[in-house]
Amino acid sequence: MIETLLLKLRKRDVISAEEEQALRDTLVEVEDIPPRQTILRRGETLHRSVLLLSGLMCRYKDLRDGQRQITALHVPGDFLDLHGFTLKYLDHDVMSLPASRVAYARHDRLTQLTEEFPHLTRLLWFSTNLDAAMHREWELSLGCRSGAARAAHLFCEIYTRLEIVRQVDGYAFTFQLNQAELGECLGLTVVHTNRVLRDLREKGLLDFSRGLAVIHDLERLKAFAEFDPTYLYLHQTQR
Amino acid sequence: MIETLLLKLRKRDVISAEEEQALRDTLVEVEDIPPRQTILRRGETLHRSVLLLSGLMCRYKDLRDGQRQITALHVPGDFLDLHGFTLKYLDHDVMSLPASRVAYARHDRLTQLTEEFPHLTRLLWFSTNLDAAMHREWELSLGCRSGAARAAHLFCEIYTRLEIVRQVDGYAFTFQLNQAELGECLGLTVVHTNRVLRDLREKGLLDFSRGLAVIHDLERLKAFAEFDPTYLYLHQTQR
DNA sequence: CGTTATATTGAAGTGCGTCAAAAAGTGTGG
DNA sequence: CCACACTTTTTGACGCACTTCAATATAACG
Repeated sequence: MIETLLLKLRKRDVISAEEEQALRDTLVEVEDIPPRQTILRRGETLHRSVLLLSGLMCRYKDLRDGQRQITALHVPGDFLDLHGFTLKYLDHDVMSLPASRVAYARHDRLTQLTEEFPHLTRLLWFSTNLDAAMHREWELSLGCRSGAARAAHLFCEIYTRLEIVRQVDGYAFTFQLNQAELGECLGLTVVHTNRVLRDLREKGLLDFSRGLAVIHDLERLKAFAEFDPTYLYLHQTQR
Repeated sequence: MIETLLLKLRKRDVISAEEEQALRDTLVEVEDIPPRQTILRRGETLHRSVLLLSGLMCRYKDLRDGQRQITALHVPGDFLDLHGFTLKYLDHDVMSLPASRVAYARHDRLTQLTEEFPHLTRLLWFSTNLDAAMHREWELSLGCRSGAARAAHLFCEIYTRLEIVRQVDGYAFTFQLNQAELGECLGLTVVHTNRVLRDLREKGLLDFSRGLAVIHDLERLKAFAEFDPTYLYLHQTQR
């Protein structure tokens, strides 16, 4: 059940059998979430954190006029709100994109983990720091990259993250959000998102349509996006 | 010496005498940093984390053409790279803006803290999650807010953060970066940053010149920026 | 007092937004 | 299998926030 989480963590550090069992004992309750459903709202008091098992989910913030910024995308194996364990409430909402499946970890149980498993605690802490590193890369994209480069960069990131949890098929992967939602990740309107996707297609880099992405030239896509995966911390280290 | 750190943490939770002493014993070595000096570079292996005692520092990422995005600003009491404790190296550089003073916490000592002080560990974890919350708000700014609203929002944030560590004088505070660097926070060119500052001045909201910010109408500034401090987690809670 | 960094303004260009409409795809019931 | 409604994608025309380039003014500094 938590195999994707283990794949993600073991890509970065060694997890002992006891730690694995502690995680398994923590993530017991499972739930299915219908598409486009906001499951957590900013300000709500939290008593558990949510692990994504399958599907695709996002965190977003919005302004009064309805403009919305998706601040993070989550693939299977990601916690959606592990930061909520120490923050106690969120500063953003959390929403499903396609139908998704999640598992819950109660905060009292996580507190217990921090008392009994310091190394596992550091690894969970690492996982929230990895989220922050992705936020920083998105800040760089939003602040400095062109719309097309921003889109290209996002596809590189998602491809890399999905590969870790074995959710890619060669250079193709399902990525079930529409162009409006993709635009909300990129800080672009739907109209411009559509033009940017046409650009990437015409450049022979990438095809994205109706929830399926196919990368045609990964090296050129990476070069165009200036994608450098340093920020994804893909090497195994003792933490 | 670590008074600003204690002010910042005690704003969010209770710290016991033992925890305070453990922190004091951790942060011993102090160093002065000259202005505009990059003290940490991406990819370098880290063995200690850096606490800002006085001054102003930033983290930044850049693209090949030299375009730079400042992804975070740090005021006294902030760790510049506590996330580096679990990440082991950084995905960004860290630089001083004016001359600043820092203190160091060795990672082996931090590891020891995680073994002996679970609650303090959760509080340090919280502190990195707070950084991530600020990243998210900056993503919202960069993706959705106009240049002027972005600038206004940043001044609200810095004012609020400086107030916690008692570094404001009424509605005035020193904020020692130039317009080029401010632009690098906002994803704007120097030229446009200058125009945006003139706008805010002419609207009677704020005056910023040569490292000194004076807010003329905080309520209207907040309204204009849609500043909602939820993301700064200003309430004391048991973590 | 000269030299350099920083701030300011003007004019012109562009990437992306806005508005509007059409085309294509998807789902449902008959 | 088609009819219909609805969502999503795509295209066109036009406008604007911000950039670029260039020059000048002002402050900071040894």
